[in-house]
Amino acid sequence: MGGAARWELHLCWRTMLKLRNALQHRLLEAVAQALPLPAAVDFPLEPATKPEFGDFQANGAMGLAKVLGRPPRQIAQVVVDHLQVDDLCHPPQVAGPGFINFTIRPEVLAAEVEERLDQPRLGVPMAQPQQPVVVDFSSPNIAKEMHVGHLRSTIIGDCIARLLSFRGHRVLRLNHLGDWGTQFGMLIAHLHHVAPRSLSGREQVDLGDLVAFYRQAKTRFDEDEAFQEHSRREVVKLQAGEPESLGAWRLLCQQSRQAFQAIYDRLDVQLVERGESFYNEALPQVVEELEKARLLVVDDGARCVFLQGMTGKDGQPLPLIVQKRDGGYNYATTDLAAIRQRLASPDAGGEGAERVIYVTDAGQSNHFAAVFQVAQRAGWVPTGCRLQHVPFGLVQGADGKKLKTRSGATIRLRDLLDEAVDRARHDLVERMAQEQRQGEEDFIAQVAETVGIAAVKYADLSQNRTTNYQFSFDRMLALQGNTAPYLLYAYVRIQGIARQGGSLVAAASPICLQAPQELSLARQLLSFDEVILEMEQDLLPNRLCAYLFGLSQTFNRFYDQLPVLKAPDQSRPTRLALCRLSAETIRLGLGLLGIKTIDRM
RNA sequence: GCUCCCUUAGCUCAGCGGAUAGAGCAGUUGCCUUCUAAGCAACCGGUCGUUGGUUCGAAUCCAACAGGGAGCGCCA
Repeated sequence: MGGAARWELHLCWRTMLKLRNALQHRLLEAVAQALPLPAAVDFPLEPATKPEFGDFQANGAMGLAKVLGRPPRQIAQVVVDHLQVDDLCHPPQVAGPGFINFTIRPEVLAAEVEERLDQPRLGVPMAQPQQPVVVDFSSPNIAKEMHVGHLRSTIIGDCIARLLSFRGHRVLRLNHLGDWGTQFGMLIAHLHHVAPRSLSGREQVDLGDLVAFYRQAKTRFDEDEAFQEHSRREVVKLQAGEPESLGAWRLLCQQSRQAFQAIYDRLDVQLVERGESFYNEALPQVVEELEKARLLVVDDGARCVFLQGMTGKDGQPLPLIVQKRDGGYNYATTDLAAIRQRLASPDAGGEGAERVIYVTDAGQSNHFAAVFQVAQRAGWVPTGCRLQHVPFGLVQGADGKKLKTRSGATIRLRDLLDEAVDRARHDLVERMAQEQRQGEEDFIAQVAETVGIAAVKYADLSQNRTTNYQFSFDRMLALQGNTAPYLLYAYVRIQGIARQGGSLVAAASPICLQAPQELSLARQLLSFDEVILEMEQDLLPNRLCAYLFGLSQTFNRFYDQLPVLKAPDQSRPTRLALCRLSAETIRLGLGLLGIKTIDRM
């Protein structure tokens, strides 16, 4: 068997739906029998591109036409003649230029649905092998406000971490906080002026709006030369580890930490704090090791590694600077130290990760390519380990330009979330008044919070992460159409049926799929496992969003057009089962996106 | 100047080498006496930036060009 074909087959075994697997094997057997081919040839089976083509399609005949010197439809027909799939599907059809279409028998679909009803993983296998993975995401800067730009890293990173955990990997979620650097000199100097007693630790202070504090310090720094000098002295003192400076630094970090944590709690995002300062002591060693590996070059006073295959303006190789002319280290050094620590074995004080994922904006791809290359050349990346930058597009304003912190027009994450919840609340209250429903304040608050946060998360995750993102308040907070509330609503409808009918668990009665709405819902439900594995392959959460939206659409149609509780006796158990599996699938899928479900809304 | 990304319906975007390119929003029109209408059904809407190439088959892969964005030695 050829290498490509074997790889394809291996992939199928690992990742494809059980039925697809079975069919793929029968198909390959039939091909081997039907066609005079020297070696086994790839003849892949893929999900049908449209419902009218059935469940699966095989397109291999067209590619073989030239090799065999026969018309593709004839080839397809010979393969079909050798196929034995009666137990799984209707007789395969040759269509168009030479497609073979497969339609699974309703009884087979029904049996699959029944089986999945009792599986907490809904058919998704555990990964093999399971790996220790670090996901590095969120990473805001101390003394700065989290804004919409941080949302993408936080939400996408959290989603990827949830997915990999669900697949069985051991995931360490690290928050690479910007908690070190020259800006602290300025902040500490400013603290001296504003709250001198806090420095000695004799007084607890609340700095209130840290962002305003940062801005004041910055303004003063830009205007006042004496203050600049003071700031520089503070940097030196901090780096020398003077207790007073360290105390001030801790105070600033603590204040920021509280503000960040409030957001993470609200977003239900778990992170282990591991700021840049964590790597301070390892920095000299990074440079030393690079020296030993003979990678280090001193250029214009700076110590750097010249990169292979990356050139600058003058066509000369670009350097990655790891120690500045003044002896200070920079973020590249920190990133290298982090890579070493994460990939090192636990015995050596490392994390023992085999895969490290960085969720940052696409603008940093050059930087990561450089850092990864240097780590590789320094021999810090053991065989089988993988460093991966998972980039996302920029958040742009309506003008198509990057939303920048300093432009002043940035939207604070806190405000965005507040606004989202306010809108959800307003919408809910209005709706309840219209429908003359009574609701407790607790209910309203809880629904508004869940719906608002869900809308924000879904708006971000449903977009392909690699493309730039035109930020729009109204679009992000919309409650109609392809939005989180739409998916939540489908779920709520099912819970309504459960409440009304007592339970979704029907008396033991065979599932029998008849109505087209039942069949298409069953088909959609059964493809969940494939979608999850697809999403893992590319780390694209929008694939899962698209699936869940499609599933919800199919469910809403089913709900709209067929009665469940008032269905005829022979249909009710089937419809209840479909409702149950729909609810489970939506709940699990939304859970992987980091979105909570509610029972009423 | 160099490198990377993007260009698909009026708007915002999906689209994994396969058949007649899909959603949502906006617009037009129907549907609540029935499990929640945050819904359903229907209509309208396309030179997939341009030109070549590879392929049985290209929105998808390759090249060039045009337009937009980002990055490019001591910030992160």
